[in-house]
Formats: sequence, structure tokens, C-alpha cells
Amino acid sequence: MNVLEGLNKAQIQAVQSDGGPMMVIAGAGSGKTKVLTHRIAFLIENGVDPFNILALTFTNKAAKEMKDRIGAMVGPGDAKNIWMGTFHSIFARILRMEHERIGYPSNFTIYDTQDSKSVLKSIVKEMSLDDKIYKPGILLNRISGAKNSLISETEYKNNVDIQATDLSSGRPKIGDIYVKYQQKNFRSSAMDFDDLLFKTNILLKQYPEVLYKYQEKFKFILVDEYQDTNHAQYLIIKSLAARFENICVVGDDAQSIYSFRGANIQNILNFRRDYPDYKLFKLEQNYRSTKNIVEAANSIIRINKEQIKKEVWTANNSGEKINVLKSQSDNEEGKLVANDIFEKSNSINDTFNNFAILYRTNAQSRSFEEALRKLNLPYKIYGGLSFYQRKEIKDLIAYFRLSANLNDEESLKRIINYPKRGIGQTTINKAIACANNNNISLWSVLLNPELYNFEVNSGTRIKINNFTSFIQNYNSRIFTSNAYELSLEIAKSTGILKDLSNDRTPEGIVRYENIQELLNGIQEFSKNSSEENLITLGDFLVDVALLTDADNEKEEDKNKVSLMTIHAAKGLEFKHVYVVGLEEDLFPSMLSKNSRSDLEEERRLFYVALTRAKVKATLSFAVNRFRWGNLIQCEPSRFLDEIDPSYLKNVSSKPESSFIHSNHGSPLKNKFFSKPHRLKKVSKIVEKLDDTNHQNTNELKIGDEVKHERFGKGKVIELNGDFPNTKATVFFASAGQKQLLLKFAKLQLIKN
DNA sequence: TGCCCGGGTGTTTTT
DNA sequence: CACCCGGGCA
Repeated sequence: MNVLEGLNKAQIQAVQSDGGPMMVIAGAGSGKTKVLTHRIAFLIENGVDPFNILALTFTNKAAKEMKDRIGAMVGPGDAKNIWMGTFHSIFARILRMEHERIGYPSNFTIYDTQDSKSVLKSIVKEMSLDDKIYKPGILLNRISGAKNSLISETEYKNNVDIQATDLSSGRPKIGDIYVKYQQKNFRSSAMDFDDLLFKTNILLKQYPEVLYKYQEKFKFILVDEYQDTNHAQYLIIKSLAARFENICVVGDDAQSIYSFRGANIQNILNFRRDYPDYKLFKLEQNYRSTKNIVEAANSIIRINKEQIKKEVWTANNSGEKINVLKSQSDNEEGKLVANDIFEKSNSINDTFNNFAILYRTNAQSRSFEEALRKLNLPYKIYGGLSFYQRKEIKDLIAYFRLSANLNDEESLKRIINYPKRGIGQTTINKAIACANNNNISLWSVLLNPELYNFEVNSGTRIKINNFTSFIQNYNSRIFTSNAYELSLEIAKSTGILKDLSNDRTPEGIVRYENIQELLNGIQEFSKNSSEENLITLGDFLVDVALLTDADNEKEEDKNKVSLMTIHAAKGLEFKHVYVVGLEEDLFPSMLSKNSRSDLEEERRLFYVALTRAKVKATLSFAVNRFRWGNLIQCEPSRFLDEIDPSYLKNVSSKPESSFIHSNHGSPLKNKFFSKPHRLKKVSKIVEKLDDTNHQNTNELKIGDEVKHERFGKGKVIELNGDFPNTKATVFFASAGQKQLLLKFAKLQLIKN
């Protein structure tokens, strides 16, 4: 197959561009993935060794799909040799290979968010701090933010600004917690998600020979969804690409929706600065959606101030106008949407997998589930509690994890008394205290109590010995036995299987089935295992923490209505999309309304939601909704006002032919359009924010003290260029010298 | 040590 | 409303 076949002119130019730095700004539905896959195929066909290609994606699923598509073009053998995956999985792999340099064993455990929070919780307890103030979520956010800005625990404690921030928020001990958190994880031979990126940075910075090795290896680097990379990821790419500068980044600033995770538009600006001779490609033709959808989406995104200019257009038909559904309650919203799907799937004979319901928060799924179930429509919820986060799954995997890494304290605590074996909390707490005092792993304490002054009575001692000795047995086999055989044996002999099969409640049966499913998954994983090529449980564990639900889609889920958050829908497309819960304080979220940039991110999120639709988009909002257990009144989302009304049908509170009773159905025609005062209010706010923005830009001078959302306090040392492209060089206490384009950077003037 | 009940509390989004 | 945690009791 010709790798240029079926591409338009702009796509061809990007695909066959020479090496060197290049950036592809790709509008929604413009064939971004196509360009990326074809470019990789193009490189291989032109003699680039697949082993020299590094392709970083946002999800494992995207990586797998891209690999398949490339395999179809250049052959599966070549495709298999490309290093393709998420940042986290690729660099976990490299860290395991280079583990000696960072002082970790190669079999380190990757802690997921639950594990990390649990570690923090025990630290707060050990330090006797108030757990109402030091909440694990808040702590993890702070630590995660620090790591993503490459601030180590020592730097964190020494940074005056950070300390001042923590003091003023009433949490001066976060630095000490960060220190303990790193110590404890190290003792457990464990890394959290952020460590994978942080330590990769350290590795590449401290060991030039390692950096050199991977620079030589990854001669061609491609990054998907570049708008959603964070600072730590940016630095990794930058250093790896520094030698050959064959770097190709693909993204769309209008679809940047992960700033809460540290993603920053700054990375796109940095790209221009880092590679001044870069080539820019813009993909602006949308192949996915109807004119109505594309133009409605354009009318929304235009309102944002922070964006790179582009004109997304389509040659597709106009299509149907966007429908707006109004309901009296969240339950009625569920019924209305389910009913609409029911009718449509009948009348135009579209299968259920062509329908998606997209919402802002996971908690909204309930009313849609109920309504779909009542109509007997098959559906699948993505996200929420992932398969791998279920208690029973985590329990069994904890046995595997502990067997692979005896130092893993979180796993040990989880299963030392599950199923019950008479080792209680008091005993465990005592052992943990000894581990802390001696700065040694919990496992070592259990193994040699007398060495670390761990006093237990002889009965408990025997129980502990039983436990450690059978774990040691698994430990000796985890890298040498067939994965399925050992996992089955562990599930049986620990009593987990029996324990669960005794529980005949509906939930208990589901739990049992989940365990079976996990075991089946492991069987599938190790089906090609043989004497020469043994596939072990250790192999399975390597990045089980990095797997998500989307990674193991099952055959029977193929024809179902999809329910998911908009974040989870990124990169996907459906013929019929329902964007629901369009109410103020829900979408846009209450928490986003204080800052202009957060609100713009919500708007981008809405843009992403709308542009998932190929044929028909439907928007929905409810007038009343249950939140925190009581009924509250809701106002329609400002986003409904912001769409150019010429792309909308009128509001209806009734489906056309209704067999569900939607009583109280005064079809409030254009209710939200007919509220000019609200419109005015919104634009006033926009104006006001504009003013402050201009003020900053115009009045800023050298020597001014400013504050940046992410970098904190800093001093302006240089100003270049004329408004609106004024660029400031600012020295930040926390982040060092930065160049910022004032129209993008949110600088706040503190003192001049 | 284990289990059950009641109160208090909290919601964005995820690798 | 749903979950988690802690207290009280067996």
C-alpha cells in the first residue's frame, strides 16, 4: 500500500516532510492519527529502522491501534519493533532497564493513585497530624504538581515561595510529608505515576552516557496529543530529541483539556522557541462531522482568547441541526435521552455502538443507566471504577505484586490478613513502627522480628511465619513459572477463590466473576508461553498499574451505547452524540468559574464533546437535579447561549412521539436565548477580563514583580516585541528564568 | 480481633 | 445519596 494514498495535500506535506523539528496543528476530525501513522510508515519505507522510532501516545489503546494500522502498511514485523506507548509505560520500561543508576530494583512496583493516597494517609497518621487538614487528595496534588515541575522533596522544603504557600493554606508540613513519602516508597521499592517521569528526567540529566544511548536509539521521535503533555514530559522529549532534532509533535491547542494534570499550552510555545527553524503544518479540513456540527463548534471555540488561529472547515453535508433537550429533572433527562436513542436506532436502523452519552462527571451516569436498562438498551460505561481498581482484583493482584516485590508495603498491608489469618491491626501497626524506626521495609521486619525489636507473642509469630513462608515460595517462582499456572495456584491456595464463591449475594457473584475474568486475562496473556519462551506473572505485572479499562475491550461490548466522561471520549468519534448535563456549575464546573483559564478549558472540553459527533449532536440540560442528596435548581449552561443559534433546533421538552410520560412539558421555546440579561452579563465579564489582560500587557515594565499561576512569584527582567506579541523574560524563584508570551501567560502584577 | 451500625463528609476531569 | 471511618459490642 502506498503510504500517501487517501491523504489530502496538507496531510501529504506533513507525512513526507524531511526530518527535523515539525509541529502539526490538527483541528478536530482532521486526520491527525492518520498523519501520524502514515508518517511513521513513510519513515520506515524510506529506510528508517523501526527500532529507531519512538512514538508517544496518550493512551495504551491509541498506541495499539496505531501499531495495527502501521502494521497493515509496512508489515506487522516492522510495526512491532517501534517503541510505541504512553509516556508512562515507555519510561517505566526504560527505568526497569536502567534501574541500577537510580538505585531501584528492576522489579519495582508502580503505585496507582489509590496506593499513593493510602501511603499518604498512613504518613499523616504516623506524624499525628490532623487528617481533616492533611487530606490525602490534597497532599497528592501538591506532591504531584511538584514532581511534574521537577521539584524534588529537598527543593520543595527549601523553596521559600512554596513554603509560604503551604503555610498560608494551613498545611506547613507538606514538605515533611513529601520527604517521608519518597522515603517510604523507596523502601517499598515503589514508584508512583509521577516518579516515572521525574526519575526519567533525573536519569537522563545525571547520566550523559544513558542520555546518549537513548538519543542514538530514538533517532525519530513522534508525540501525539502534544497539547496535553506536562513540563516533565516536555523536558524528556526535549533532551531525547536534542541530538538529531527529528521531532514531530501533533496536537490541537483547542483540545487541551488536561491542565489540571499539569498540561500546558506553554509547551507549544516552547516548541517554537526551542526549534526556531521548525516546520509548521496545519490540518484544517474536518472529515468527521457535518457542517452544522463543525460550524457550531467553531462558534464556541472562537470565544476563547488563548488559541492558535486556525479555520476548521468541512466539505461534508450540512446535516441536521443540533437538538436541545430540556428536562425537569436528572431522571427525566435520562429517560429523554434513552428514548431518543431507542427511537433513532429503530427508525434509521443504526446499531447501538453508534451512540454515545457524554457527561462532565462520572457521577452523572446513574440516571442514564437506569433509563437505558428500562428500555432494554445495551450500554457500556467507560471509566468510573476501573476493573483494575475493584477491591477483589486489587486483592489478588496484591498477592502477585508482593510476590514479585517483597518490599511492596501497600500490597503487604492489603493481604497480610486477607483472607483472615488472625494477624490484626495492632500487630501490623507495631511492625510498621519498627520498619519506620529502622528505615527498613515492612517485609524485613516480619522476616526477622528480633533484629528490629519487633515484639510479638509466639502464637502471632507462628501465623506471621506461615504467611511469609508461603509468600516466599511464590516469590521464588514468580519469574520462573508460567503466569497462568501460578496465578491460579495463588487464587486457590490463599483461599480467595473459596472465600468469594461462598458469597452468594449478587455483589459476591460479580466479584467471583471478576476474579475469573482476571485469571482468564492472564491465561490469554500467557497463551504463547513455552519452555524456551516462558511468560511469567512477573511479565504480566510489569505495567498492570498502567492499564485501563479501554485496554481490554471485550467482544460482547461491541454493540453497546457508550457512556463516558468527555475526557474519556477524547480521540473517539460516534455518529450520534448526546452531551448532557449542560447546566451552570456542572458544565462549566463550579470550580472552574473563578478563573478565566479554567473556564476556557471547560469551553475546550465542550468543543471536544461536540466534535465527537459525526452525524448528529444532541445537547441536554435539566432544570432540577439531585446533588449532595437534595434537589437543586439549575440554570442552563452558558455554553448553550454561546453557540450560534442558527445551528440549533428549538428547545423541546418532549420527544417527538412520546410513550414515556413527560408531563409538565411546556415546550419553553428558546428559553435560554430569550434571556438577554444573562448574555450581557457574560460578555461583560469577558470584557472585564480583557481589560485586566491588556493592562498587564501594556503596563508591565522591567523590574515588576509578578505572579504566575504555575511558577509562582517572579521578577520581570526583560521585555521584547510589541503588543499583542510582547514577550517577557521573567525570573521565578521556583522555576528559574522563563520566557513568556504575555497574551498567553497569566501574569498577575504584584508590585511595581 | 471482628463485625455492625451511625454519623460525618464530600464531587471534576486521569496516566 | 454513597462512602468511609470510628466507636461500641460480641
